[in-house]
Amino acid sequence: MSDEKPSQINVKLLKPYNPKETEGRIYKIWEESGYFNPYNLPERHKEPFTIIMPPPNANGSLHAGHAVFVTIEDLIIRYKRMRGFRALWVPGADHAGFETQVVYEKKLEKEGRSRFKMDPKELYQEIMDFTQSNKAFMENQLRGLGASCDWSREKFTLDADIIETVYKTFKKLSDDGLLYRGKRIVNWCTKHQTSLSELETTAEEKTDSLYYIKYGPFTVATVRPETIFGDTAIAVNPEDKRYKEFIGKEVEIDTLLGKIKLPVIADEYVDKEFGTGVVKITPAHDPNDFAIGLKYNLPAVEVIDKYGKLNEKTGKYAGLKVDEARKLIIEDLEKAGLLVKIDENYKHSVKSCYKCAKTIEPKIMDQWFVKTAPLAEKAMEAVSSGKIRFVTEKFEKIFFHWMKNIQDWNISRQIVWGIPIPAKICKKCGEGFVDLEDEMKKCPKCGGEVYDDPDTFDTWFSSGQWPFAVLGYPDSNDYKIYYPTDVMETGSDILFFWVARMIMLGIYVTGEVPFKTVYLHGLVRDVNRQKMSKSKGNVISPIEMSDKYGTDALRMALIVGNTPGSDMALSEDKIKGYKHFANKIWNASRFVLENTKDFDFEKKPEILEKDKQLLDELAGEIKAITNDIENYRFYLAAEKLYHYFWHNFADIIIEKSKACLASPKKGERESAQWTLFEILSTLIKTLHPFMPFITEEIWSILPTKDKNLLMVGNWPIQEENNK
RNA sequence: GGACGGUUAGCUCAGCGGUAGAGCGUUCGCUUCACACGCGAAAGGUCACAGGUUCAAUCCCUGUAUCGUCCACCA
Repeated sequence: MSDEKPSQINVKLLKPYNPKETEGRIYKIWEESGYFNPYNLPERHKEPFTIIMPPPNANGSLHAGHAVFVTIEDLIIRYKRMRGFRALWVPGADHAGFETQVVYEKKLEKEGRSRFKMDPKELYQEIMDFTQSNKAFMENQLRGLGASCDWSREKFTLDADIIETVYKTFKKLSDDGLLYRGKRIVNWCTKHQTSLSELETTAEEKTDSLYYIKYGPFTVATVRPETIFGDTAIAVNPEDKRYKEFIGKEVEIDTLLGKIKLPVIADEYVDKEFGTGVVKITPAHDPNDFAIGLKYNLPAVEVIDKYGKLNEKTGKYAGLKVDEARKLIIEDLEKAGLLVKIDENYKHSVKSCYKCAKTIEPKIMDQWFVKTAPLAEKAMEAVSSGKIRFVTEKFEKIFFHWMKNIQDWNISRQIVWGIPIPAKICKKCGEGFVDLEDEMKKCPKCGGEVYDDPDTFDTWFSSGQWPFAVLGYPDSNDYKIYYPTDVMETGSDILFFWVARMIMLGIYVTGEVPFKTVYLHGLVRDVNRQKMSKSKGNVISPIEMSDKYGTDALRMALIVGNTPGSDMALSEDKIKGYKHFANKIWNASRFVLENTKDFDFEKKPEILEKDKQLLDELAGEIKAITNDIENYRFYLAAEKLYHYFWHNFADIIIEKSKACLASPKKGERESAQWTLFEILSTLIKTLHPFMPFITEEIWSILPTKDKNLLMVGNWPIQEENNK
């Protein structure tokens, strides 16, 4: 042995495993092999298997959440590829309308600039440049995490063909009567100057003062005295004996701006027990009051402008911000003897913008809405019939709960960064019309002059069409072969934002479900279960971690202990632990290779009974692991592999083999050599979807007959296939 | 206000109708010829609480407590 020249194999193995040197080189080999593209896969890969990547926002660096989805999806894709599927994983990048605009606005603020002082076209171009450079950056980070996705099919949410698909859907909704434009009360953010969907607002518990104000013959309780100038009615409960005599009459009221007359209406909506049982109705500034206003045909008088300031209808209060006005009005009411009492500990929930936490100002605006109820019905049907399955059933319940209570979807946003809404608005009658060809000159209704709708689509309206849009619906081969896709894997936090919308729009447009299985992962938290955030300084950067410990170690840390749908805790120590595992794999491989140098792999020796037993055990283990993967229990599969490799193979099997390898009996030695090699190569294969880099590297050194890349190697067993 | 989920070793979490498991951490001992990114050993849990079903419950049922998440128009 000693006088033998060390082969090339051994030179490589003499050095400790170096992920930094290895990973870039291996990824390049994969990419150049062309196997990321299913059309280049060897003959045996027939049945298609598809995952559409949730396109990361092209507005920053990848965070731990991205690393989770890359790891899980890459694991599934690599596993299916090894099983002989024509595996396709389509990458993408999201322009992420509002999200990106918020990020960019912060950047502008730092530079002392403001989007409101910029030409929209210039702003758009700047954000486009910003997004494009981030996109390239982000793509490289995905490569670093080992993503075996087909870059040749990469899509951006602002690609021309995507926009075309989105426009066609918009038109179809309009043709089918599922789209309407109307004055509705919307969630308005006074900072970002845009309306937001229900999902983009968060309800926060606040303690405010509840003011009891003398209001004609009544006393009303309100937290928003500043909206008093927009009141157009007073409401009581029809059963309330106290106020029966007033119902249907007009009452005269002394206000800070003089006497006014308001009708008194009766509606079930009013709770007799709350406050005084009398409600002032402000249709223009409260969603409930707006509904009442529609029901009783009340005028809506706007008194607050889009900046959250009182307008000219409020006399001396005009120009004041809501908070300032409220203070002053209360003072004045007190002076005028109209303030009855103040309940200072009134707890209620207030909607705020999910990005800036500013209180939402409900506001009446003309917006495009999608009627969601008919779409939701079909979506629920698909789930209850089992065409779509959620991994962990609990999400099914959550999904149904939301779907049953779904509200119409406001898809207009007043921001420049997004897909422009292809519609014309009439200057005269205010009506809106879908106009894909951009040829409408006159209002079809009143003949008035029309102008382009200045708004853009809610990002989720376009990304809700992502699965069929990226595959080139309706005519492309890809669409025909790879749609419906197999698995949608994404964060549970966007179940409603994205998954539910994809199901609704996917079924609506294509008539088929967009994916068969939904796998939702939880949030990555720090070791103290705190949300990671830049301000807390507890962010674990996947890029940094992969640099320090290797991508394989990071991936294992992200899989073990990560049960579907629950948040997971990630710590640097955990990642470090799996770097040790990578090292163990490397050293065990070294041991096996060094001890089989003289072995002739062409001749299978007779296997001794004790070794047969080991191989049987291995087969059982692989079967269990395969079963776990098929059932989306990746956390268990990874743990079993870790445990078996380290504590069975390395600690026991290798240790015991040492005596056999030193045995003078040729038969005993050869049986041990063959067995060790068989176990190692099987484990390397099985580990590949979890730890692709180190396994591919070791595979390239192993003297196996199969000289192809491990990424297209055969999975060790063929049964247990549930697809 | 409603819905959903959790409560198992110091920490993160598995598990399952038949007298408790893993990883990390801790303690002790090892320069053992693949590996100190290692090896060997050990300590540590009335499986939240109270009832019920059962020959048998951590596991099933009911209730309580507690934590968390999501949804929700009582001014």
